Amino acid sequence: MSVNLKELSESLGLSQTTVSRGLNNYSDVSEATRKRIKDAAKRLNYRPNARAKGLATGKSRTIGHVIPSNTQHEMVNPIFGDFIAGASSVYARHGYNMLVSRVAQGSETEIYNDLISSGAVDGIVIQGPTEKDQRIEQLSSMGTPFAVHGRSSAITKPYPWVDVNNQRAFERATQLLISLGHRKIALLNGLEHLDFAVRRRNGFLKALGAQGIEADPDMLFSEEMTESYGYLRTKELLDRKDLPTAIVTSSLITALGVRRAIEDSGRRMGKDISVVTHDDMLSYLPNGGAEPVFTATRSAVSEAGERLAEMLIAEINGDEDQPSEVLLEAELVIGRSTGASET
Amino acid sequence: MSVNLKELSESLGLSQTTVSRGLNNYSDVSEATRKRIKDAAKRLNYRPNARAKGLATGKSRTIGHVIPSNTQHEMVNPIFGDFIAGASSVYARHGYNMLVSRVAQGSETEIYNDLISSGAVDGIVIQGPTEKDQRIEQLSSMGTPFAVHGRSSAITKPYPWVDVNNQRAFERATQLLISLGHRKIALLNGLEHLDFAVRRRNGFLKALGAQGIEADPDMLFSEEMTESYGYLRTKELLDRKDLPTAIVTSSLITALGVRRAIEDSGRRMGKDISVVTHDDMLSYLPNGGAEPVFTATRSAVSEAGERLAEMLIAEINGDEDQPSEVLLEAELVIGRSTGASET
DNA sequence: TTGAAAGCGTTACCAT
DNA sequence: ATGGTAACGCTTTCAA
Repeated sequence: MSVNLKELSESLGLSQTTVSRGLNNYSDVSEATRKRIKDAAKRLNYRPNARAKGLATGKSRTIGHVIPSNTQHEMVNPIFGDFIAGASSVYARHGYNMLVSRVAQGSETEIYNDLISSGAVDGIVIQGPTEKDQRIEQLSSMGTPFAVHGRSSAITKPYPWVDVNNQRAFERATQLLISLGHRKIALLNGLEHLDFAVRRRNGFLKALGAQGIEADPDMLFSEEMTESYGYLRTKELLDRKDLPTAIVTSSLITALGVRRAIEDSGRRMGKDISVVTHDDMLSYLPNGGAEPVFTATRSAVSEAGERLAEMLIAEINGDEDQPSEVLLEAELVIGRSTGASET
Repeated sequence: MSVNLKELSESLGLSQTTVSRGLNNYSDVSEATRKRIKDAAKRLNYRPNARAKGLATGKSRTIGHVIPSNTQHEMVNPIFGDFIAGASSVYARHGYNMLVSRVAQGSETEIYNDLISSGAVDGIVIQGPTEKDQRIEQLSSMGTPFAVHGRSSAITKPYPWVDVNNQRAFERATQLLISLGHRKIALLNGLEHLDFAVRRRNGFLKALGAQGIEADPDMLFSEEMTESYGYLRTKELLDRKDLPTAIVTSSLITALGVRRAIEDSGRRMGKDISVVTHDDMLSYLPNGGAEPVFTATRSAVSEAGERLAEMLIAEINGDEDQPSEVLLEAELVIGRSTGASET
């Protein structure tokens, strides 16, 4: 079904050396023979053995991604697929493969060591960094090329990252609610040991502070962003005497739970209570007084994946003049959507 | 940072052979030396080089997954992440890695050839099979271990698969609507060259047929399951004189578009019009006359990933007495959900 | 129970 | 411009 280098070179009456150089576009092989070689390779369905090549070159042409496994057994963060897809298309273009591992939270250190020491990967993508993420320091000290999706605020040494401007996104979402007259606003945030959640919270508080509104500590929540989280906390909020008029929430999934709770209570979302979510993926904007508006925006996440992949490959290849920090602005979709969301 | 076999064996005063056998639990090495070897390996952070090991054994201990890249630039199917996560945890347990490639639709044949011929993977997972999927025949004839997420109805030769009972799921969803008195029901199905969409359609039609209800061809749609698909088709349906009283739809994302269109029209979902979606991931059941109910069920998709991974690994290792066909029943959540969805 | 050496399929160095 | 040979790090015969 497929030949190896030895068989290919024998069939051509050339040495393995020459054939290898022909295939890899070395300058010191004549055009004529190169063509012969490439033609034969195609004809015989020659595919270089990836492992042998890796052994010889010391490179795997593979990038490792590690899925953060969440503690609840609910859905995996849906942005994961988009991010992977974006990164993967860039890898394909550069001849890289993507290796995905899933690991229980806590034993991450070990798997990075594994992947790198075994030579399985040339570089690593870190997802879901905490405020002061050990992995960044670990990989830095190991000298392994890596890049981070997100940032780790407490780490001062420079490192490559791609992030969405989460603070600004939540600031704008909150500003919107304030401009609609809301003063009692609840925040259903993600787990605040994760860096992005801290930034979102800061944006929320900044918007309130700018208008001299005091945040009510009893209206700030921080949990894993599941659907039931949105449901249960909202239910609880709506049972209070002093209930909020608006809720800012941290993910589509959670927002769906919020909506369910509001409807269960006999209220109408966007009328009795306003909800805004503005994460990497979606803007969900049922605004005060008006009908609810739901708008799916084209995913910024896959762009983040692409940018990160480009960056990491550049780093692996020692390309110096590449940006190593990229901040993407999340698009805020305001108002009623009238047609398809492609526009 | 990490040693290789040569260095490890030298530090022990043993041959590479003995050390290798000790590490791999061969019976012909004494317990005492095995312990010495393993201790030293741990102490020196020895990790066998994956590529060298692969070269020597002829196996990569890696499974290939190929992401079907959708034609629209909207969100990647959110079940993808869960499926990957489930499979990946099984791989980890068995010492396998997962290689993910993304490829444009159409050039799949080539990438399978690539992955296999280059020895990058020991087995392959096929996602999103069509009614008569070439890839199944291709891999069968190449003799490569593979397993399919979903089925390919038109292929008669046996092959290993894991699938959700899509026909039954849609049959039950439709039955539910009929039992609530609905007679004019629209179907927003996925692309019907994909096998699962055909099965869903069959289930829908079967439920109607059983009650002697004739399906209106003008109410059957088949497109890529995006949010805007749900929005645009629903908008169009609602503009008709003879509009449906209920809609069955094929994915959460599409259902969100449906909801948006209903709300945009000033109608209320679950009151003026009922909507049911019942895919692998979610049941979404705003039923006729009652308040809308949204319930996220724990993902069956990650279980599918696990089962498929187990199956494929068994196949690779030649374990005969394993089931090679698994049909999972999608859980239908009916009625009002009162609490968290973990239950 | 242990060790020497060949072999896996490439690339890279050094000749010619 | 082409070829011979060592080297990559491991497993696996075959001997001892």
